[in-house]
Amino acid sequence: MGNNEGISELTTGRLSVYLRCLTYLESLNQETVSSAEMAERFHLNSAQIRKDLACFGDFGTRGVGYNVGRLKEQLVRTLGIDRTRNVLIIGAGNLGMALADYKGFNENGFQIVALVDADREKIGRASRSGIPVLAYEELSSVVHQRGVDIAIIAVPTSSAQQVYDALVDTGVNAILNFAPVQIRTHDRVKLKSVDLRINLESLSFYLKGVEDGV
Amino acid sequence: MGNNEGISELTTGRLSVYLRCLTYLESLNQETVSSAEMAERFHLNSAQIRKDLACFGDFGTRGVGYNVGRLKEQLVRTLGIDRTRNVLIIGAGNLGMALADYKGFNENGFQIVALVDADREKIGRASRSGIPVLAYEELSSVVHQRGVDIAIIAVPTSSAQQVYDALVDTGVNAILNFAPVQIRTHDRVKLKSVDLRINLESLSFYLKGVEDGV
DNA sequence: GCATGTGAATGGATTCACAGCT
DNA sequence: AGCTGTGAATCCATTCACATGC
Repeated sequence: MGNNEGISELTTGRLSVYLRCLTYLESLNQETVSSAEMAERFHLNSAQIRKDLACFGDFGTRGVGYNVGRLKEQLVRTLGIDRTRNVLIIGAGNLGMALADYKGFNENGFQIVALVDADREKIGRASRSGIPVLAYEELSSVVHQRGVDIAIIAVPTSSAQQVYDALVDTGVNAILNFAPVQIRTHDRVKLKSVDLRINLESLSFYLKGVEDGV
Repeated sequence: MGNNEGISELTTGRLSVYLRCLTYLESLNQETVSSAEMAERFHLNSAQIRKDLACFGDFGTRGVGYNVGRLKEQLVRTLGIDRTRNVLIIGAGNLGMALADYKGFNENGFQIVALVDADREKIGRASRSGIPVLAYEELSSVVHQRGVDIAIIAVPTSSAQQVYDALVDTGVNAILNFAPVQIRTHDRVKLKSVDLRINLESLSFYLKGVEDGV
Protein backbone atom coordinates (compact mmCIF):
# COMPACT_ATOMS: atom_id res chain seq x y z
CA MET A 1 0.00 0.00 0.00
CA GLY A 2 2.22 2.78 1.23
CA ASN A 3 -0.03 4.14 3.89
CA ASN A 4 2.18 7.08 4.58
CA GLU A 5 -0.72 9.37 5.22
CA GLY A 6 -0.57 10.66 8.73
CA ILE A 7 3.20 10.43 9.02
CA SER A 8 4.58 13.83 9.83
CA GLU A 9 7.74 15.32 8.37
CA LEU A 10 9.13 15.50 11.86
CA THR A 11 8.83 11.75 12.08
CA THR A 12 10.47 11.07 8.72
CA GLY A 13 13.26 13.48 9.55
CA ARG A 14 13.95 11.45 12.65
CA LEU A 15 13.93 8.23 10.65
CA SER A 16 16.88 9.66 8.74
CA VAL A 17 18.59 10.36 12.02
CA TYR A 18 17.95 6.84 13.27
CA LEU A 19 19.29 5.43 10.04
CA ARG A 20 22.50 7.34 10.54
CA CYS A 21 22.78 6.15 14.13
CA LEU A 22 22.27 2.57 13.07
CA THR A 23 24.89 2.88 10.37
CA TYR A 24 27.28 4.01 13.05
CA LEU A 25 26.34 1.15 15.38
CA GLU A 26 26.77 -1.27 12.51
CA SER A 27 30.30 0.04 11.94
CA LEU A 28 30.93 -0.91 15.57
CA ASN A 29 29.66 -4.40 14.82
CA GLN A 30 26.89 -4.02 17.36
CA GLU A 31 24.18 -6.59 16.73
CA THR A 32 21.38 -5.34 18.87
CA VAL A 33 20.29 -2.03 20.35
CA SER A 34 17.47 -0.98 22.65
CA SER A 35 15.57 2.26 22.29
CA ALA A 36 16.96 3.26 25.68
CA GLU A 37 20.53 2.75 24.54
CA MET A 38 20.02 4.69 21.32
CA ALA A 39 18.40 7.51 23.25
CA GLU A 40 21.30 7.61 25.67
CA ARG A 41 24.03 7.46 23.03
CA PHE A 42 22.59 9.98 20.59
CA HIS A 43 20.61 12.25 22.90
CA LEU A 44 17.17 11.22 21.77
CA ASN A 45 14.01 10.16 23.56
CA SER A 46 13.41 6.44 23.83
CA ALA A 47 9.63 6.59 23.76
CA GLN A 48 9.78 8.70 20.64
CA ILE A 49 12.10 6.26 18.93
CA ARG A 50 9.74 3.40 19.66
CA LYS A 51 6.69 5.36 18.56
CA ASP A 52 8.33 6.54 15.34
CA LEU A 53 9.43 3.04 14.43
CA ALA A 54 6.11 1.49 15.36
CA CYS A 55 4.44 3.57 12.63
CA PHE A 56 5.94 1.24 10.07
CA GLY A 57 5.74 -2.17 11.69
CA ASP A 58 6.92 -4.16 14.67
CA PHE A 59 10.65 -4.15 14.15
CA GLY A 60 11.75 -4.88 17.69
CA THR A 61 11.73 -7.85 20.04
CA ARG A 62 10.38 -7.37 23.54
CA GLY A 63 12.95 -8.00 26.19
CA VAL A 64 15.75 -7.72 23.62
CA GLY A 65 15.60 -4.59 21.49
CA TYR A 66 16.16 -4.03 17.79
CA ASN A 67 18.45 -5.92 15.46
CA VAL A 68 20.78 -3.23 14.10
CA GLY A 69 21.26 -4.59 10.61
CA ARG A 70 17.66 -5.55 10.14
CA LEU A 71 16.26 -2.27 11.41
CA LYS A 72 18.66 -0.37 9.20
CA GLU A 73 17.53 -2.32 6.16
CA GLN A 74 13.95 -1.64 7.13
CA LEU A 75 14.52 2.11 7.41
CA VAL A 76 16.29 2.19 4.07
CA ARG A 77 13.21 0.63 2.54
CA THR A 78 10.83 2.88 4.44
CA LEU A 79 12.65 5.98 3.25
CA GLY A 80 12.57 4.67 -0.29
CA ILE A 81 16.33 4.77 -0.78
CA ASP A 82 16.65 1.08 -1.56
CA ARG A 83 16.34 2.16 -5.17
CA THR A 84 18.59 4.92 -6.59
CA ARG A 85 17.12 8.41 -6.86
CA ASN A 86 18.37 10.44 -9.78
CA VAL A 87 18.90 14.08 -8.93
CA LEU A 88 19.20 17.07 -11.25
CA ILE A 89 20.55 20.43 -10.15
CA ILE A 90 19.22 23.60 -11.76
CA GLY A 91 21.82 26.33 -11.69
CA ALA A 92 25.55 25.73 -12.10
CA GLY A 93 26.71 28.64 -9.97
CA ASN A 94 28.82 28.34 -6.84
CA LEU A 95 26.15 26.64 -4.85
CA GLY A 96 24.96 24.28 -7.57
CA MET A 97 28.52 23.17 -8.33
CA ALA A 98 29.28 22.62 -4.66
CA LEU A 99 26.14 20.56 -4.21
CA ALA A 100 26.95 18.49 -7.28
CA ASP A 101 30.19 17.36 -5.71
CA TYR A 102 28.78 16.99 -2.22
CA LYS A 103 29.50 13.48 -1.00
CA GLY A 104 26.24 12.93 0.82
CA PHE A 105 24.37 13.54 -2.42
CA ASN A 106 26.22 10.91 -4.37
CA GLU A 107 25.94 7.81 -2.26
CA ASN A 108 23.47 5.56 -0.53
CA GLY A 109 20.52 5.97 -2.79
CA PHE A 110 21.15 9.30 -4.46
CA GLN A 111 22.99 10.21 -7.60
CA ILE A 112 23.42 13.59 -9.20
CA VAL A 113 22.97 12.96 -12.90
CA ALA A 114 23.62 16.47 -14.22
CA LEU A 115 23.38 20.21 -13.74
CA VAL A 116 21.56 22.52 -16.10
CA ASP A 117 22.17 26.22 -16.62
CA ALA A 118 20.95 28.89 -19.01
CA ASP A 119 24.39 30.48 -19.32
CA ARG A 120 26.01 29.46 -22.62
CA GLU A 121 29.42 29.89 -21.03
CA LYS A 122 28.77 27.14 -18.54
CA ILE A 123 27.10 24.60 -20.79
CA GLY A 124 29.38 21.75 -21.77
CA ARG A 125 31.62 22.09 -18.76
CA ALA A 126 31.56 19.76 -15.78
CA SER A 127 31.94 19.89 -12.02
CA ARG A 128 35.21 18.79 -10.46
CA SER A 129 33.93 15.31 -10.02
CA GLY A 130 32.79 15.25 -13.63
CA ILE A 131 29.08 15.94 -13.50
CA PRO A 132 28.12 17.62 -16.79
CA VAL A 133 26.42 20.98 -17.20
CA LEU A 134 23.66 20.80 -19.78
CA ALA A 135 21.45 23.44 -21.38
CA TYR A 136 18.53 24.70 -19.37
CA GLU A 137 16.53 24.83 -22.58
CA GLU A 138 16.72 21.05 -22.69
CA LEU A 139 15.26 20.75 -19.20
CA SER A 140 12.31 18.64 -20.16
CA SER A 141 14.26 16.16 -22.24
CA VAL A 142 17.01 15.92 -19.62
CA VAL A 143 14.42 15.09 -16.97
CA HIS A 144 12.92 12.36 -19.08
CA GLN A 145 16.03 10.89 -20.64
CA ARG A 146 17.93 10.74 -17.37
CA GLY A 147 14.98 9.60 -15.32
CA VAL A 148 15.19 12.49 -12.88
CA ASP A 149 13.35 11.85 -9.62
CA ILE A 150 14.35 14.93 -7.65
CA ALA A 151 15.31 18.42 -8.79
CA ILE A 152 17.35 20.90 -6.80
CA ILE A 153 16.79 24.61 -7.41
CA ALA A 154 20.09 26.46 -7.00
CA VAL A 155 19.37 29.54 -9.10
CA PRO A 156 19.14 33.18 -8.00
CA THR A 157 16.01 34.28 -6.19
CA SER A 158 14.70 36.17 -9.18
CA SER A 159 14.27 33.08 -11.34
CA ALA A 160 13.38 30.49 -8.71
CA GLN A 161 9.62 30.66 -9.22
CA GLN A 162 9.82 30.27 -12.96
CA VAL A 163 12.24 27.36 -12.62
CA TYR A 164 9.86 25.76 -10.15
CA ASP A 165 6.97 26.14 -12.57
CA ALA A 166 9.02 24.73 -15.42
CA LEU A 167 10.00 21.75 -13.29
CA VAL A 168 6.40 21.07 -12.39
CA ASP A 169 5.62 21.01 -16.11
CA THR A 170 8.28 18.40 -16.77
CA GLY A 171 6.52 16.05 -14.36
CA VAL A 172 9.14 15.93 -11.62
CA ASN A 173 7.46 15.08 -8.31
CA ALA A 174 9.95 16.28 -5.71
CA ILE A 175 11.95 19.50 -5.51
CA LEU A 176 14.51 20.83 -3.07
CA ASN A 177 14.74 24.61 -3.19
CA PHE A 178 17.69 26.71 -2.02
CA ALA A 179 16.41 30.08 -3.18
CA PRO A 180 15.15 32.31 -0.40
CA VAL A 181 11.63 32.88 -1.70
CA GLN A 182 8.12 31.93 -0.78
CA ILE A 183 7.42 29.62 -3.73
CA ARG A 184 3.87 29.45 -5.02
CA THR A 185 3.44 25.71 -4.93
CA HIS A 186 1.61 23.10 -6.90
CA ASP A 187 -0.18 20.32 -5.00
CA ARG A 188 1.12 17.30 -6.85
CA VAL A 189 4.75 18.25 -6.34
CA LYS A 190 6.49 17.95 -2.99
CA LEU A 191 8.65 20.94 -2.19
CA LYS A 192 11.21 21.26 0.56
CA SER A 193 13.10 24.48 1.06
CA VAL A 194 16.47 25.03 2.67
CA ASP A 195 16.64 28.66 3.59
CA LEU A 196 20.15 29.55 4.65
CA ARG A 197 19.28 33.12 5.41
CA ILE A 198 16.55 32.16 7.87
CA ASN A 199 19.06 30.05 9.76
CA LEU A 200 21.49 32.93 10.05
CA GLU A 201 18.75 35.29 11.17
CA SER A 202 17.63 32.85 13.78
CA LEU A 203 21.15 32.76 15.17
CA SER A 204 21.28 36.54 15.11
CA PHE A 205 18.05 36.67 17.09
CA TYR A 206 19.59 34.40 19.67
CA LEU A 207 22.73 36.55 19.85
CA LYS A 208 20.64 39.64 20.36
CA GLY A 209 19.02 37.96 23.34
CA VAL A 210 22.44 37.14 24.79
CA GLU A 211 23.76 40.66 24.22
CA ASP A 212 20.74 42.58 25.43
CA GLY A 213 20.04 40.13 28.19
CA VAL A 214 23.31 40.84 29.96
CA MET B 1 15.50 43.19 28.94
CA GLY B 2 15.39 41.23 25.70
CA ASN B 3 12.58 39.05 26.97
CA ASN B 4 12.94 36.54 24.20
CA GLU B 5 12.27 33.63 26.48
CA GLY B 6 9.23 31.77 25.34
CA ILE B 7 9.63 32.69 21.69
CA SER B 8 9.83 29.52 19.65
CA GLU B 9 12.15 28.96 16.72
CA LEU B 10 9.10 28.44 14.57
CA THR B 11 8.06 31.97 15.37
CA THR B 12 11.45 33.53 14.67
CA GLY B 13 11.70 31.61 11.43
CA ARG B 14 8.44 33.17 10.38
CA LEU B 15 9.66 36.62 11.35
CA SER B 16 12.37 36.16 8.73
CA VAL B 17 9.71 35.24 6.22
CA TYR B 18 7.64 38.29 7.11
CA LEU B 19 10.69 40.49 6.77
CA ARG B 20 11.24 39.18 3.28
CA CYS B 21 7.61 39.75 2.37
CA LEU B 22 7.76 43.32 3.65
CA THR B 23 10.93 43.99 1.70
CA TYR B 24 9.06 42.90 -1.38
CA LEU B 25 6.03 45.06 -0.58
CA GLU B 26 8.34 47.99 0.04
CA SER B 27 9.84 47.52 -3.42
CA LEU B 28 6.29 47.91 -4.70
CA ASN B 29 6.00 51.16 -2.76
CA GLN B 30 3.14 49.81 -0.76
CA GLU B 31 2.66 51.85 2.41
CA THR B 32 0.33 49.72 4.41
CA VAL B 33 -0.56 46.05 4.61
CA SER B 34 -3.10 44.08 6.61
CA SER B 35 -2.43 40.65 8.02
CA ALA B 36 -5.18 39.35 5.76
CA GLU B 37 -3.52 40.76 2.66
CA MET B 38 -0.11 39.36 3.60
CA ALA B 39 -1.66 35.98 4.27
CA GLU B 40 -3.40 36.03 0.92
CA ARG B 41 -0.38 37.18 -1.07
CA PHE B 42 2.21 34.91 0.49
CA HIS B 43 0.11 31.92 1.50
CA LEU B 44 0.32 32.42 5.22
CA ASN B 45 -2.25 32.49 8.01
CA SER B 46 -3.43 35.92 9.09
CA ALA B 47 -4.05 35.04 12.72
CA GLN B 48 -0.59 33.59 12.96
CA ILE B 49 0.97 36.70 11.50
CA ARG B 50 -0.81 38.86 14.06
CA LYS B 51 0.07 36.58 16.93
CA ASP B 52 3.73 36.33 15.93
CA LEU B 53 4.07 40.08 15.63
CA ALA B 54 2.21 40.74 18.85
CA CYS B 55 4.95 38.89 20.74
CA PHE B 56 7.19 41.90 20.25
CA GLY B 57 4.87 44.86 20.61
CA ASP B 58 1.81 46.47 19.10
CA PHE B 59 3.04 47.28 15.64
CA GLY B 60 -0.28 47.58 13.87
CA THR B 61 -3.17 50.01 13.81
CA ARG B 62 -6.68 48.67 14.22
CA GLY B 63 -8.87 49.33 11.25
CA VAL B 64 -5.81 50.06 9.10
CA GLY B 65 -3.12 47.40 9.24
CA TYR B 66 0.65 47.63 9.48
CA ASN B 67 2.91 50.31 8.08
CA VAL B 68 5.24 48.41 5.75
CA GLY B 69 8.39 50.44 6.31
CA ARG B 70 7.94 50.74 10.03
CA LEU B 71 7.16 47.08 10.57
CA LYS B 72 10.14 46.10 8.47
CA GLU B 73 12.43 48.29 10.56
CA GLN B 74 10.95 46.76 13.65
CA LEU B 75 11.59 43.21 12.46
CA VAL B 76 15.15 44.06 11.51
CA ARG B 77 15.70 45.23 15.06
CA THR B 78 13.90 42.27 16.57
CA LEU B 79 16.04 39.83 14.60
CA GLY B 80 19.14 41.69 15.67
CA ILE B 81 20.36 42.42 12.17
CA ASP B 82 20.41 46.19 12.60
CA ARG B 83 24.05 45.69 13.56
CA THR B 84 26.41 43.68 11.29
CA ARG B 85 27.11 40.06 12.23
CA ASN B 86 30.59 38.81 11.39
CA VAL B 87 30.60 35.27 10.11
CA LEU B 88 33.50 32.82 9.89
CA ILE B 89 33.41 29.65 7.80
CA ILE B 90 35.35 26.61 8.96
CA GLY B 91 36.36 24.45 6.00
CA ALA B 92 37.34 25.85 2.61
CA GLY B 93 36.13 22.92 0.54
CA ASN B 94 33.48 23.09 -2.14
CA LEU B 95 30.69 23.89 0.24
CA GLY B 96 32.60 26.39 2.37
CA MET B 97 33.78 28.29 -0.69
CA ALA B 98 30.30 28.35 -2.17
CA LEU B 99 28.82 29.64 1.05
CA ALA B 100 31.51 32.32 1.31
CA ASP B 101 30.40 33.80 -1.98
CA TYR B 102 26.71 33.30 -1.38
CA LYS B 103 24.96 36.62 -1.81
CA GLY B 104 22.46 36.21 0.99
CA PHE B 105 25.32 35.81 3.44
CA ASN B 106 27.03 39.03 2.54
CA GLU B 107 24.29 41.62 2.82
CA ASN B 108 21.69 43.01 5.14
CA GLY B 109 23.36 42.41 8.42
CA PHE B 110 25.78 39.60 7.68
CA GLN B 111 29.34 39.59 6.47
CA ILE B 112 31.66 36.68 5.90
CA VAL B 113 34.99 37.81 7.28
CA ALA B 114 37.09 34.77 6.41
CA LEU B 115 37.34 31.02 5.95
CA VAL B 116 39.74 28.83 7.87
CA ASP B 117 41.12 25.46 6.82
CA ALA B 118 43.71 23.03 8.12
CA ASP B 119 45.02 22.23 4.64
CA ARG B 120 48.30 24.08 4.02
CA GLU B 121 47.51 24.08 0.29
CA LYS B 122 44.43 26.17 0.78
CA ILE B 123 45.74 28.68 3.29
CA GLY B 124 46.54 32.05 1.76
CA ARG B 125 44.16 31.66 -1.12
CA ALA B 126 40.83 33.42 -1.38
CA SER B 127 37.32 32.75 -2.63
CA ARG B 128 36.22 34.18 -5.96
CA SER B 129 34.84 37.23 -4.28
CA GLY B 130 38.08 37.65 -2.35
CA ILE B 131 37.37 36.24 1.09
CA PRO B 132 40.67 34.97 2.50
CA VAL B 133 41.43 31.46 3.69
CA LEU B 134 43.32 31.52 6.99
CA ALA B 135 44.98 28.79 9.05
CA TYR B 136 42.74 26.65 11.19
CA GLU B 137 45.46 26.68 13.83
CA GLU B 138 44.83 30.37 14.26
CA LEU B 139 41.13 29.79 14.91
CA SER B 140 41.04 31.43 18.29
CA SER B 141 42.91 34.55 17.29
CA VAL B 142 40.88 34.89 14.09
CA VAL B 143 37.67 34.75 16.09
CA HIS B 144 38.85 37.45 18.44
CA GLN B 145 40.64 39.74 16.04
CA ARG B 146 37.84 39.72 13.49
CA GLY B 147 35.08 39.88 16.03
CA VAL B 148 33.35 36.74 14.82
CA ASP B 149 29.74 36.44 15.96
CA ILE B 150 28.68 33.34 14.06
CA ALA B 151 30.67 30.33 12.86
CA ILE B 152 29.67 28.01 10.04
CA ILE B 153 30.90 24.42 10.13
CA ALA B 154 31.53 23.21 6.58
CA VAL B 155 34.03 20.43 7.26
CA PRO B 156 33.67 16.69 6.66
CA THR B 157 31.55 14.70 9.08
CA SER B 158 34.55 13.13 10.72
CA SER B 159 35.92 16.38 12.12
CA ALA B 160 32.69 18.25 12.78
CA GLN B 161 32.48 17.45 16.49
CA GLN B 162 36.03 18.48 17.21
CA VAL B 163 35.59 21.72 15.27
CA TYR B 164 32.42 22.38 17.24
CA ASP B 165 34.27 21.85 20.52
CA ALA B 166 37.11 24.09 19.40
CA LEU B 167 34.64 26.81 18.46
CA VAL B 168 32.94 26.60 21.82
CA ASP B 169 36.34 27.13 23.42
CA THR B 170 36.96 30.29 21.42
CA GLY B 171 33.85 31.81 22.94
CA VAL B 172 31.68 31.99 19.80
CA ASN B 173 28.01 31.94 20.80
CA ALA B 174 26.26 30.84 17.62
CA ILE B 175 27.09 28.08 15.15
CA LEU B 176 25.52 26.89 11.93
CA ASN B 177 26.46 23.30 11.13
CA PHE B 178 26.33 21.66 7.70
CA ALA B 179 27.89 18.33 8.65
CA PRO B 180 25.43 15.47 8.89
CA VAL B 181 26.11 14.44 12.47
CA GLN B 182 24.35 14.50 15.78
CA ILE B 183 26.56 17.10 17.49
CA ARG B 184 27.07 16.76 21.22
CA THR B 185 26.15 20.29 22.22
CA HIS B 186 27.15 22.76 24.87
CA ASP B 187 24.43 24.80 26.56
CA ARG B 188 25.83 28.28 26.22
CA VAL B 189 26.24 28.00 22.46
CA LYS B 190 23.32 28.09 20.07
CA LEU B 191 23.57 25.48 17.34
CA LYS B 192 21.50 25.22 14.20
CA SER B 193 22.03 22.40 11.75
CA VAL B 194 21.25 22.25 8.07
CA ASP B 195 21.15 18.63 7.09
CA LEU B 196 21.00 18.33 3.34
CA ARG B 197 20.80 14.58 3.38
CA ILE B 198 17.71 14.55 5.59
CA ASN B 199 15.97 16.80 3.11
CA LEU B 200 16.72 14.48 0.23
CA GLU B 201 15.59 11.46 2.21
CA SER B 202 12.38 13.18 3.12
CA LEU B 203 11.70 13.78 -0.58
CA SER B 204 12.52 10.17 -1.31
CA PHE B 205 10.04 9.07 1.31
CA TYR B 206 7.40 11.17 -0.37
CA LEU B 207 8.25 9.71 -3.78
CA LYS B 208 7.96 6.21 -2.41
CA GLY B 209 4.46 7.05 -1.25
CA VAL B 210 3.54 8.30 -4.72
CA GLU B 211 5.03 5.26 -6.44
CA ASP B 212 3.70 2.59 -4.11
CA GLY B 213 0.44 4.37 -3.57
CA VAL B 214 -0.56 4.12 -7.22
C1' DG C 1 13.44 -9.59 34.08
C1' DC C 2 13.52 -6.63 30.32
C1' DA C 3 12.30 -3.83 26.45
C1' DT C 4 8.72 -3.15 23.07
C1' DG C 5 4.43 -1.12 21.58
C1' DT C 6 0.69 1.88 22.88
C1' DG C 7 -3.28 4.29 25.23
C1' DA C 8 -3.55 8.14 28.18
C1' DA C 9 -1.69 12.58 29.70
C1' DT C 10 0.73 16.47 28.88
C1' DG C 11 2.62 20.21 26.45
C1' DG C 12 2.95 23.29 22.23
C1' DA C 13 1.53 25.41 18.24
C1' DT C 14 -2.10 26.80 15.20
C1' DT C 15 -6.52 28.44 14.26
C1' DC C 16 -10.95 30.40 15.51
C1' DA C 17 -13.76 34.04 16.77
C1' DC C 18 -14.62 38.25 18.83
C1' DA C 19 -13.92 42.29 21.98
C1' DG C 20 -11.84 46.61 21.45
C1' DC C 21 -9.72 50.36 19.06
C1' DT C 22 -9.29 53.75 14.87
C1' DA D 1 -16.73 49.53 8.76
C1' DG D 2 -12.36 47.40 9.22
C1' DC D 3 -8.43 45.24 11.26
C1' DT D 4 -5.66 44.37 15.29
C1' DG D 5 -4.66 41.86 19.42
C1' DT D 6 -5.95 37.97 22.20
C1' DG D 7 -8.55 34.42 25.12
C1' DA D 8 -10.63 30.09 24.01
C1' DA D 9 -10.75 26.02 21.23
C1' DT D 10 -8.56 22.87 18.41
C1' DC D 11 -5.08 20.32 16.53
C1' DC D 12 -0.63 17.99 16.60
C1' DA D 13 3.59 16.27 18.87
C1' DT D 14 5.98 14.58 22.74
C1' DT D 15 6.32 12.16 26.91
C1' DC D 16 4.67 9.11 30.48
C1' DA D 17 3.60 4.78 32.27
C1' DC D 18 2.21 0.22 31.87
C1' DA D 19 0.17 -4.00 29.86
C1' DT D 20 2.05 -7.29 26.75
C1' DG D 21 5.18 -10.58 25.06
C1' DC D 22 9.92 -12.50 24.76
